[in-house]
Amino acid sequence: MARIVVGMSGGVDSSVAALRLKREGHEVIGVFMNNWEETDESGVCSAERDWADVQRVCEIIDIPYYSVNFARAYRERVFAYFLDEYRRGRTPNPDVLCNREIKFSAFLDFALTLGAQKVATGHFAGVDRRDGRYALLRSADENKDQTYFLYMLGQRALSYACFPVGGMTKAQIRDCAAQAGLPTSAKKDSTGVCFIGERNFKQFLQQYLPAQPGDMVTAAGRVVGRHDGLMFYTLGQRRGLGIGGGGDGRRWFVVGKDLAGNRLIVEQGDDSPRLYSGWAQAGALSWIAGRAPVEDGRPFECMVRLRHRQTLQGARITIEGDCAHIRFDRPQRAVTPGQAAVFYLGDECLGGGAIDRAEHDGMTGGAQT
RNA sequence: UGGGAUGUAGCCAAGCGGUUAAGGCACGGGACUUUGACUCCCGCAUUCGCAGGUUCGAAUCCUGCCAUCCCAG
Repeated sequence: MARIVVGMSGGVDSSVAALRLKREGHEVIGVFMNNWEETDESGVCSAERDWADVQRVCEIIDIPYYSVNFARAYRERVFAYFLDEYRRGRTPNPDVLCNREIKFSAFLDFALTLGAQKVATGHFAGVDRRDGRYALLRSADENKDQTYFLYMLGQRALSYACFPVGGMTKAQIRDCAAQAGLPTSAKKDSTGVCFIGERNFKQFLQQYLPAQPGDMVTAAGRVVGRHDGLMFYTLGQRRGLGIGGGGDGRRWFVVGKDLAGNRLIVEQGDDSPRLYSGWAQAGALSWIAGRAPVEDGRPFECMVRLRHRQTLQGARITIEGDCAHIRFDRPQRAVTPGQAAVFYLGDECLGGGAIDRAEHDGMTGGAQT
């Protein structure tokens, strides 16, 4: 029996999380976060729909509910960083920060003021106590695991965290919701940047950053087209380049950015060597345990993931201060500065860092730290 | 304005008298997905530079015109 505040998004996962806790006999309080006050291109404010769903679900489960607004914190602690990274030509992952700064910081603190002993979310992940510390574990539904987005959490956050649906499969969650008659049982999974939602990314970014068109060139320097602004592209990207025909007729991919020259580097063929990296360096390391798993300079083998849902990749890591040097067992495609490299050992997520550079990353002119 | 070559969708590019005008890239839509991407699926020329002609039938043959490229001047 504990007082538990559940972060409810209006989706099935968090609905079922709340339902399960209630059934276990806890004193459950549902809280909806509205952290982005803006309508999308079609003029729809999906947050209103989601809040309505949260209310309906809570009525059915019979728990009290509240709505809180962390829009300012989100802007200052997540979105500012997001724009900053794009200005540097990098490709940030705002959701990782959102979890640390909003859901497991601002929101957690708010829950504590409500007298909560625990804070729950609908994340696909697990928490366990191991060797006197809290461990972040991969979810039972291997295909939905969201630990990639949670690697920045620390011991304090995990000591309060609880993921009621982390041991379930997506199908089980929907079944559970349907049987309980929850209106969110068949609701489509949400995608896009957390709290901001799915939208035309280019148009969205354009509202905040000035675009500066320039040349699109091959690694050899041949001009093959024009780009609308370097921030609109990311390494490994194919669509939106607008260049077709010519050359050997294969697809074109972004393989680098020349920040100083405002040129986008592109190459043809998905097997271009410039698209693959044998190693990468990650900085701003964050460990779930609060400290690195091994001492500096001593290499260790573990698994790594460079993007959400990627199959775990074998790697050898060497840590030196706040920098991890990662050597992949197999070359990795489109290793992108700004994105997260997250480390795993067995079923445990150890932590991770932000990729600063990688072999063949093609980033020049100020993108590197 | 002498000679040669070429003109097929936004870009490459098959097709060389018989019919639904290959394929790839780009683009559009969808699936997948709590980042950005990748990937996958579907769609995408009633029409072959233009105008005539030959033929039962032409993008495919003939004539003229237009355009572009190359070599000569």
